[in-house]
Parts: sequence; C-alpha cells; structure tokens
Amino acid sequence: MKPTIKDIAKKAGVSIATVSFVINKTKPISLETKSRVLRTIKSLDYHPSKSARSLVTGKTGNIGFILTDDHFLRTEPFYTKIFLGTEFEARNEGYYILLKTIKTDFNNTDSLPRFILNKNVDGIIIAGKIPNILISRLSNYNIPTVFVDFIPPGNNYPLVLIDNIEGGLLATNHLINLGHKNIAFVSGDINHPSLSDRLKGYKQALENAKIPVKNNLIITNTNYPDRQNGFNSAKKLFTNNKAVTAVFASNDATAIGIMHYLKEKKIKIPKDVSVIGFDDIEADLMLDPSLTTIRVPKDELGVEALRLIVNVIKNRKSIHKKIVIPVELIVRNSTSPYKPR
Amino acid sequence: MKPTIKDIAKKAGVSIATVSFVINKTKPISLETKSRVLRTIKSLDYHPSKSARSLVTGKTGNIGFILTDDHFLRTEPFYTKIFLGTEFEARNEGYYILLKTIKTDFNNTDSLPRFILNKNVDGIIIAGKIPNILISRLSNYNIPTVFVDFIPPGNNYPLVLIDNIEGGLLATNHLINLGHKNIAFVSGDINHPSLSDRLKGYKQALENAKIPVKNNLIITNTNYPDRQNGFNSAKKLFTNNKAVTAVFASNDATAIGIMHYLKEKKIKIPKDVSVIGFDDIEADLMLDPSLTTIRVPKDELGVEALRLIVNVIKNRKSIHKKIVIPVELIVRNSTSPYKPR
DNA sequence: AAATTTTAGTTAAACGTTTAACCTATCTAT
DNA sequence: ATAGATAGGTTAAACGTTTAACTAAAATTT
Repeated sequence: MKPTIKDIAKKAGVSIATVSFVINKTKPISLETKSRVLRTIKSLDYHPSKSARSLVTGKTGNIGFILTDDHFLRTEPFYTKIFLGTEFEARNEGYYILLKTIKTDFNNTDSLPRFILNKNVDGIIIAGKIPNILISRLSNYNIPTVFVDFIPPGNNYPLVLIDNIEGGLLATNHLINLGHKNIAFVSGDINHPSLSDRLKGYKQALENAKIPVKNNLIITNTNYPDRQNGFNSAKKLFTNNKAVTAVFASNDATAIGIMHYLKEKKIKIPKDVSVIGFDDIEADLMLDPSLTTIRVPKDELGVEALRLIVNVIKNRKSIHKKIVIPVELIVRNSTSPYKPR
Repeated sequence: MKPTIKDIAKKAGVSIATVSFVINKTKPISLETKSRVLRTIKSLDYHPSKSARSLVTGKTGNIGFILTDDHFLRTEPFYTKIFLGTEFEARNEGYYILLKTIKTDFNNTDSLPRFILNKNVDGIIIAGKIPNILISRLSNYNIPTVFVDFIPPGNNYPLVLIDNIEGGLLATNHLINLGHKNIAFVSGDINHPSLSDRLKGYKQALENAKIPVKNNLIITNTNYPDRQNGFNSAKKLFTNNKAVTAVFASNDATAIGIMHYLKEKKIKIPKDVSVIGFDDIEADLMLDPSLTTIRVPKDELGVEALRLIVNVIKNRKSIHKKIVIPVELIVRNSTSPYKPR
C-alpha cells in the first residue's frame, strides 16, 4: 500500500503535524528533524494524497476549461490551440485542466459542468462566445473566472483578448500599401465581436487612406465562418463586383473558401486578386499560393489565460484586468501589388 | 456556503448514511424517505464533494493521458485528435481527463506524472511510443493502463491499435490495381512499429502481385516522419530512380513533403507520379491535387481507449484485450492509372 | 407460533490531510 | 532578574463522504 503521512511520522519519530509543516514549509522546523523527515519521505516514496488535501484546504489544483462544442469540433483548430496553450502552462504552474464542452444552445434545463457543482475546480477559463444564460447561472457559484476571446455582457471579468481591430488595420493597410483600392471584406457571423472588430479595423484603415467604404464590398452574414461560407460569399461578391482586386477575409477558413472559388473560376491569385486571411491556422502553409494572413498567437492566448486565472485564484480579490494579445502581419504569396484586371 | 450531506440529512430528518444510500442507490430505502431526501437535495442544490468521496472510496473519477511532447506539439494533429476522442468519450462516461506530456528522452531522474504519485487518477492511457524506462517505472504503481498506437515490450497490456498492415496492403494494392509496377515506399523512423507495419503491408501486397520488392525503392531512416523528411527522401528517391511512377508515403506529412519536391521539379501529380499517404490529416483537403490516403479514424482510437480503460478499472482483473481499429482507403486526386513516363 | 430472513434505517469509524490551540525551552530586551 | 517573543514541537479537531456493524420492525418460512 501507498505510505501515508502517518507512516512517515512514525518512521521519522515525529508527529504527523511536523511532517505536514515540513512538506508545506508552513512552520519553522529544526534543520535536523526537517532533513530526517525529508529523508524518510524520499525513502518511502511518499506523496501526499490529493483528495485528502483538497478536502481540508478546499483547493483542488484543477482548473476548468469551458467552450462550446462547435468551437472545439470544427476542423479549424483555433480553440484547440488555445486549449493546448492553457494545458501547457497549467503543467508549469502545477495545475490540471478539466475540459468541458457545452452545446451552443445551452439552456436553463441543461446541467452545469460537474466540476463546478462538486467543487472540483479552483477556477474556470471560458473560451469563445458562450450563451448568456450559462454566464448568469455560473455567476451564482462565485468561482474565479477568466474569459478568452470573448467579452461577456457586463464586462466585469478578467479577459484575454485578441487585438482584432489592430489586426483589421494591419491587413487592410497591407492591401492599401500594395496599391489596391477596391478592397472587399468577407466575413461570417458578424455578431461575433471578434469578427465585427476586424471589420472595424478594415473600415478605419480605408478611412485613414481616404478610400470610400462601399457596402457592396462588405459581405457578411450570420453563418459560422467556415470554408463553405467563404466559398458562397465569394460567389456573391465576384458575380456582382468585377472590379475587386483584393479581399480581406475575416478568418483563414473563409479565405480558403474564397481561394477555392477563385481557382474554380480561373481567377489567378494573387495576379488578378489578392487574398489576405486572419488567424494563421496550420492549413495556410499547404495552400498554393500560401496565404498572407494576420497571425494570432493562439497558444499565447491560452497561456495568458492560465496565468491570469492563477493570479485571480491567489489574490482572491477579483482582478479586473484585460490582457490584449498583439497580432502580426504574415506576408506570404497570396497578395501582390495592384495591377488593373 | 455549499450545503453538505449533513444539511440534507438534518433537513430531511434522516441520518447522513441514509442520504448516502439514496444518492448511491447502495441500499434499499423506502420510496417515501427516498423521495423526501431527493427533494431536499434538489431544493438545496446539493452535490457531493468530489474530494471527500475520493478520499474514502479511493476512486477519483479521473483518467490520466500520457504522451510524449513531440507527438503533441507537432503540427500534424494526429495524437491531438486521439486525445480529443478520449476527452469526448470521457464526458459520456463521467470521467475527466488529466493530460501530461513527457519528454521524448524521459529518464530515470525525471519525476513521474504527479497524478500518478498522488493517486489522482483511476487509470492511465498512454498514446504513441514512449520510453521503456517510463513503462517499467510505471509498472511499480500497479495502475490500470491502456496503450494506444503502440505495443509496449512484454505486450501484456490492453491495447488499441491501428490496422497498419492492412492499411499498407490497401494503399499498395490501390497502386497496383492502377497498373503501377515501380512503386516506392517512403518512410521516416522505421523503428516505430506503426511505420514498419505499413512497410510490411507494402511488401506483402507486392509479393501477392508477384512484383519483386526492390530495396532501392524503399527509403527509410530514423527521423521524425514530417514534411521536411518527406522532401529529403523524395530527392534521394527520384535522383536515383527515374522509373518510379507511384509512391506510398508512410504518412501524410511525408506525402506532403514528397509532393512539394515533385512540384518543385515540375513532375506532374498524378500524371507522372501517383502519391498515396497514410493517416488522413486535415491538411490533405487543402492540397492541390487532393491527397489519396488511408484514413485512420483517430477520434475512434481515443474513444475506444477510454472505453477500454473504464472497463479495466471496473473489472479489476487486468483484461488482456487487443482492439484493432480498421482503416479505409480514401481515393482522391493524387493517384491515377499508370502511364509510361 | 416460532424461527428466520428481509427491509429500512442508525451509529460510528475510517479515509489522509491541514491547522488551531497548546506546550516547553530558549533567546532577547528591559 | 523578569517579561515577552520565538523556535520547535505535540494533540486533536475538522474537512465531507462511505460503509461495516448494529438494531428494530415487518415479512416470510417452517
């Protein structure tokens, strides 16, 4: 059987309290007994039981990670990467992550994640857009919470965000600097704050450059921003607008769909039309031509979220901190200087 | 404060044991008191504390998932997908997964995963090739273990495996059926059992078709089977063998590298050379031409592993079961009938 | 009718820690 | 010299469950 703290105490000839103090460094213990205790711990390969510890301290050493299943199951591994970043940093900090996906249409009759109900986490990280009803039900439990890539209503939680407006600016400026004037913006669900911020950056860049914003060059809808949606949007865009020479897609999946459409129509990329994406997902590298895009450091988002939640857990006062992760323009081969078509 | 079992007992006018029996259905309780207890549980929104439960039962409701960091961090999300399959099924079964990556060169001085030492998991799943030293050190702890996509030395553990030989056969037969005779096999680290099994299938298919196996058409080494390695191997292969008209790459990453080489050399795929991969990773879809491959249902591997470990945990007798997951030929556009070059 | 079994419950120990309360001896400041 | 603080410990309660051992009544068997 695994040794317990009692075994250590007996063998070292001290009380179990002393052993505990040595382990946790919570009271001064003479160098002599301390080293004796540590030696016996080593010799018996003793490790404190997590459950027993949790029971008395109320701390679990676990952190819950919540996101909607569509965000997790989509082929574009955006939130998966964030999760992995969190996972990675959790190991550095000595925490474990418990993952829970919820349905997109989570409602009042659905039960909350078990790890919340049975107090199996010290805090939670919520990634991406989740239903308001979940947020409000969660708030009853008064558990430390950090949001990633989503601003919950009320906005009094600690946050880790992408600098989407800046990204929109960078992308659009890149096209403007290449000499393009007829620059389209193609997006999926514009209700998602990330996407609407990217649009905001787009508009602002155009205004800064004194290029008029034309509504017929802005294709948005309420669908999930995937390849299919990009393809359909491209069809809509290009059948009506022959003059477009550059497209800013609000994410890479959309960009890929657009490129498929263009290839099908034998429109050359980037000779005839430049395309820029957003996110920098793995698939980009395999495209021909490779996709110019705005890199979002997804792992870093996850890492920062973990650090932030640990911070909130330790300084129980609910920190009202907002961390904005910068993005970066990655120029590849899908964009080139303007030439009249 | 959260209600405890005591609060329920008091309010329902029974002993805490009775409450426990009702919750766990572990002793017959009259319908009347049962429903009274259940009502109070609902009304107080009571949920048993996981730590307390774990402490007395010795069960944690957690399962550890171990793999090497290179398998987890590589851009090809092969093991990530397996992990997600496990995660998904764990939620169905009421378990949580604790993830731990270890270094590829894990040695005797590295400490074992914490969740093992402090008894925070009921069982572990090990995915992919891991160092023998870890396996032997783990065996001291006598914890239920399932291996995925790896046969540990000794081979007396429950396993979930890919049918790699069958996959090698399928891939090679596909090329043979298209009329190819000079079929190359390109692989990375041939010490990995999965890859050597794929080679086995390749050889067997050739023998079945009475096509001689030529060693100069088999390019293997000890590198990680990634794109770069595929590219280099292709260079080696095609500079010496002008007659090759088909290549079986032992995984998709390798195939992608090969395709890059061929494109660079203006060798047309599949007109001049057919290419088939193995794994069916996401990137395949984005390739031009799209990659014919052998699909490995990665999520299913993860799901089966979870089911198996739960089974082992419940029927404590160490089940010696081996689950082989079938693979499937996916024909896309990178393979076509043989034509002389 | 007596003996036995079953049902429905209670009591209390146990799980392995942490930590408040207490104790004694030694050191420090006045 | 005395009071107070500190170092270095011990004892025992507490955390919230499960479960073995027990009891009393009701149902069943003989």
